[in-house]
Amino acid sequence: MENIQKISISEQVYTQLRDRILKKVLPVGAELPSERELSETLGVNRGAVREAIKRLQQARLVRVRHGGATQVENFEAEGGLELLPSLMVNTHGQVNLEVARGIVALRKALAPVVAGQAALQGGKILAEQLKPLIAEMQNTQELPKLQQLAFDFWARVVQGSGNVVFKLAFNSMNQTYLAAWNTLTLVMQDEFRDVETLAQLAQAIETGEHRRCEVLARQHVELGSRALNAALGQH
Amino acid sequence: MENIQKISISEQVYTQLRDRILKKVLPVGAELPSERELSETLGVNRGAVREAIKRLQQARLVRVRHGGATQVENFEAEGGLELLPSLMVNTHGQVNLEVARGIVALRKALAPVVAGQAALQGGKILAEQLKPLIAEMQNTQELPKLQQLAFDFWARVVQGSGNVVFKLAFNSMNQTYLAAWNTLTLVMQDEFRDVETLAQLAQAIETGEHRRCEVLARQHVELGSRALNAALGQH
DNA sequence: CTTTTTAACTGGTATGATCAGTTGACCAGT
DNA sequence: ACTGGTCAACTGATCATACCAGTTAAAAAG
Repeated sequence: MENIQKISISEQVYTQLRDRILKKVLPVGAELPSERELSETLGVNRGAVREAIKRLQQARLVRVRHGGATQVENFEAEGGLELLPSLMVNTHGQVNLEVARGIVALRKALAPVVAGQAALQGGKILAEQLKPLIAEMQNTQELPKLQQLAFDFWARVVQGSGNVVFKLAFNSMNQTYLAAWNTLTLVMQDEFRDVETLAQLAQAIETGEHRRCEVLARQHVELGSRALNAALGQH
Repeated sequence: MENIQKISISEQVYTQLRDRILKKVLPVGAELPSERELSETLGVNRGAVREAIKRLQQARLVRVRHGGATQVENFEAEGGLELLPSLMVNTHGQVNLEVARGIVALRKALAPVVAGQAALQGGKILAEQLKPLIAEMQNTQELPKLQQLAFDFWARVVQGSGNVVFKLAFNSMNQTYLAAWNTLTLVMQDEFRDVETLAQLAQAIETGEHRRCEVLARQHVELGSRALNAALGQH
């Protein structure tokens, strides 16, 4: 059973234009061909082109002006975190090292704060949700399963922090993670196997020791950061 | 001179649907009316409705299935940071306290790391760009101008950190800031007037003392955090 | 009662026309 | 030589109307 799924026309147009912009084939300031021209060149309906361009516009990759030409924007100066997934891997499925390192740094910065907030906001209720996950981790040696459980663990912690901003930032990062999920299984195994620290973290969340949570989270995430940076070859 | 600008139909449709979802008038799992029905109800062309829905889809606010009904997604579990601006202020222009606090926390977590990275990556070249800004700050007492300069300062620091992820995260946060820019002028004045710390920060960036940068950044941003939290009434 | 068929939905794509801003060439008047 | 207006040829925005392609649930068949 192959999970075949048709990719809509406008989706294809969007992807193609987006990648051309991100790869700077279409440099900042460049003018896109007119909608009529694009639709003719690509052999698709103009509506499809418009829908694709609407999405580019929403992602701040282009600037559309009624009557004038559509221009490529400087996404590094305008774009938001939602661009990460498409920046993370190129069309050949290769990981962008710069972006990967960036994510690691972001993760490292946020994990302690999120854990600390979770201790203050989530408390025992959150800890109760974490315990079964910890128990399951302690009973498995399978790396992919550990990875999934660790993911679930953090998803709940972020949820428990009660901070919408953290949730959204977490989602943005996850979208990016997913693109390289399988690659990370091996690379970050040091972190995934460090169930002990997560167990202590869950404990600290239960007792509301937010300082300790910060320390533990930092310590735990540091494992993955080091492994990833080593794999990426730097620092 | 008023900057009049026409809001396009599809934009209006998008805004209206988006706000209804964010305000949970359309709860998670609810089905949107069909495109044909929406276009008739709103008295607009179906193409405009489709363009609006494409954007909702891109923002992960709805899930579209060919042949089936379009459903409202759980944006807190799926949406990215790009949703912040629309969450920050409601239709009446009132600031959402929960989101505001969240941003403050995110800012507090990231500023030190960004500053540290900037010291390592940006070095003297970055410091040279910061000096004129500092000089200008020291020569003005006008709060709005100080706010703008502080903004520019951080924009350059983030740029100088050389981390795309930080840049994008910064952009996402800024989009949100802009929505409440004028409100923040007074509230965060303690931070804006603290030119001294920024001057020291620029100095530390020049000499590459990344640890010191982290401390200074934390210290500086803390002023705004405290002020904002005081204004929002908590902790 | 279960399975199959079918009709009435849903979104996706296509044509082709018209409205509405932008741009630059051209031309008068200064 | 410059200013300002006119106009034609772009651009995107919106519209109406088909038809294609999946989904769904009710009707028909077994």
